[in-house]
Amino acid sequence: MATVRKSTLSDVARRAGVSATTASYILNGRSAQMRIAPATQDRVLKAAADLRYRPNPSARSLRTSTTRTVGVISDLVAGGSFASQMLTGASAAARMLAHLIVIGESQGDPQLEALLVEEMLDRHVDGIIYATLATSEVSVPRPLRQQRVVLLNCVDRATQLPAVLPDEYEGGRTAVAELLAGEVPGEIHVVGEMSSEGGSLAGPLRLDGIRDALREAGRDLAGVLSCPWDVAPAFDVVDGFLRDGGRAAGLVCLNDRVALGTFQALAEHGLVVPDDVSVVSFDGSELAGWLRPRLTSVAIPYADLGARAVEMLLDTKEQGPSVVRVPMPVARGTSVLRAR
Amino acid sequence: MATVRKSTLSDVARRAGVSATTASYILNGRSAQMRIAPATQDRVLKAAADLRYRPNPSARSLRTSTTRTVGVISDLVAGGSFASQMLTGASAAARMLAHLIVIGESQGDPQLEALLVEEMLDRHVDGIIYATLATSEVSVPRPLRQQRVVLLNCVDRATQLPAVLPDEYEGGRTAVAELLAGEVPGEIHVVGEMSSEGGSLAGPLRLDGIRDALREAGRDLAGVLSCPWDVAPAFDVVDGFLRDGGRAAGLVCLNDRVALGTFQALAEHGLVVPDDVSVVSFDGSELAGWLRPRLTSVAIPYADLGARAVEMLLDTKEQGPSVVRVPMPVARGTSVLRAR
DNA sequence: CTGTTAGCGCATTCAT
DNA sequence: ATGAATGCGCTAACAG
Repeated sequence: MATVRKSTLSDVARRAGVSATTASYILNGRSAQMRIAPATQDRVLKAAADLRYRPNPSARSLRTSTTRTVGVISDLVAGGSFASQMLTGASAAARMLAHLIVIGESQGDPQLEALLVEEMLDRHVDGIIYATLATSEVSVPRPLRQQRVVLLNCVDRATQLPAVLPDEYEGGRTAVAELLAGEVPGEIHVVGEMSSEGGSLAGPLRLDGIRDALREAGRDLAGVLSCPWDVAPAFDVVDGFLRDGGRAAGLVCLNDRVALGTFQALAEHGLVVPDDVSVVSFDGSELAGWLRPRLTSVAIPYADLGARAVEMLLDTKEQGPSVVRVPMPVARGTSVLRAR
Repeated sequence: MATVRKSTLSDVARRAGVSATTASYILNGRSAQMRIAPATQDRVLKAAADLRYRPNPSARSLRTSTTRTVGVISDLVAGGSFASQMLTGASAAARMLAHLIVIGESQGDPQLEALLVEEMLDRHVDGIIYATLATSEVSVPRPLRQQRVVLLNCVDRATQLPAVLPDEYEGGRTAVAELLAGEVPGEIHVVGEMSSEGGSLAGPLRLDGIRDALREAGRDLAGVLSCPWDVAPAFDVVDGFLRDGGRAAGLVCLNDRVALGTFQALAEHGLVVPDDVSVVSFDGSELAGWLRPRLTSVAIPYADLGARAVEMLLDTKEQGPSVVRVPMPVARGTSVLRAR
């Protein structure tokens, strides 16, 4: 705990034989517009280096009421690598801009959320990223609306706040492109439901992309095996479909958990991926890489989303309300039958 | 951005007709030891409420050189719900103690790590949690050693810093208990290697627990199918084992990914879990819940680890170097053949 | 019991 | 081109 006494600005100034003012100007890169003598400048810089001078952030904040921190408030309940990846991206971007990230998890509790917002505002964070696990429509807490805010993975129709989201529509098209790059000599179905339960916006957009891309390729969507986006429901619906004599050459699963359930059902019926059925999916989670065969999945670019959000938030060019769509890259596996 | 002008301590004092000092004492709950008149107290409290007074953290920090923030530095590369859960726990605990969490990911890069430490120290965080993804032995960066630090999921032999870790040995025993609570009429093998590759300390401890518990039950460990802790290697080793005529009634997988590979190999050989083979595992990841049948897994209590670490860090009772072992709960599935 | 006074470290306006 | 003076909002000796 015996921290070495930190040297202050005036220590530096004294050592360089100048006033604190001058030192401050120089250390803040304002020497140019202040037209300070190069010699003075060097002396100050040297003194600062010798003393290992580090400005005191609290003092600076008190003066400037800016803290070089950005708050991230998210609803994400534990689990899923969402938080991890998103924070990785945000954290890296923040570092580049000399900021630190402070986090707050609302656990989906509006009251807790309000508290966290309050607390961050008290601490004068320079901006807040409001993130949700599932792409959804939200209503941001009142006090946030007056602040510098960027929504991540969600939109708020009412307030038109800037937001950054995955490009789900293009993602849908990408999934189809992956499928049709292979051999799919039969019907193509989607697995997963569209009902924007939980307010998810992703489903309909992905489906639009899928439909359009299919149509443009002169194919069409044979049907949708509707089920909640999870393993067991997907198993059930695909199992039922096959049991009823259903048959498909290509399956587009709306997320990787659905794909896992689908794999399980296909296996149960002795169907082999990709020889009998080609499968593509969305999420690009670790799971996709674990399956046998490895699953081709259109990934949610969490890290990119986090990074873009921070950049937008800190970008001083006061851009008005704007929605940025981040491309969804493909994590390519071997779950699509190769052409020829 | 039109933030309402925040009221200050002296605003409150003026409104209550007292000096800033008195207001400060009262607002900081020191009215008792200062023996301030109850009437005065009420007036001040009321004034503060009326004005929606919120202390300015920067000013307070400048004065007290304490920031009510704790830094979390971790090596975790994106992915895995480790970060997510750990931060959830840490964040919740921090909230209880009126602190906020600031994060820094070193991505395993020592240089970046040093920068992050530096930056957090500059900002006067009240303490730092140094976390690693894999339970391992580390060497904490020099500047940290003088600080208030708690290691999470790792130990540093050299410095004897306080640490919080999962109780891997008891976890091993728990895994066996789960297995033997069922019917396991044949050999029991472990799947996964012990080599502390990546410096992981978990393997040997789990194995010790497994061995001891087995011995006490009058059984013994038939062998270890050694492989890196991942899906494909596990598939390969179990597949090879079965192909060579190997046979087991119980398998203890050293993590859930190994268990997945094991499931895949068993399925390939027409073996059914749990009828033919009972499987238990470690990690308690989401994956365990997704498998069919659901996997019984001894969970790593990430959230608890995070919470305990924060509590230890902020606990003023200056406890010396100490290592806390957190119990590993069971996420019970149906991968063990039920007795009778 | 309460008020006066004095900084914490820094950025900045205004002189020079 | 540089310095003196001031105050950000708060806490804490030290008076009374």
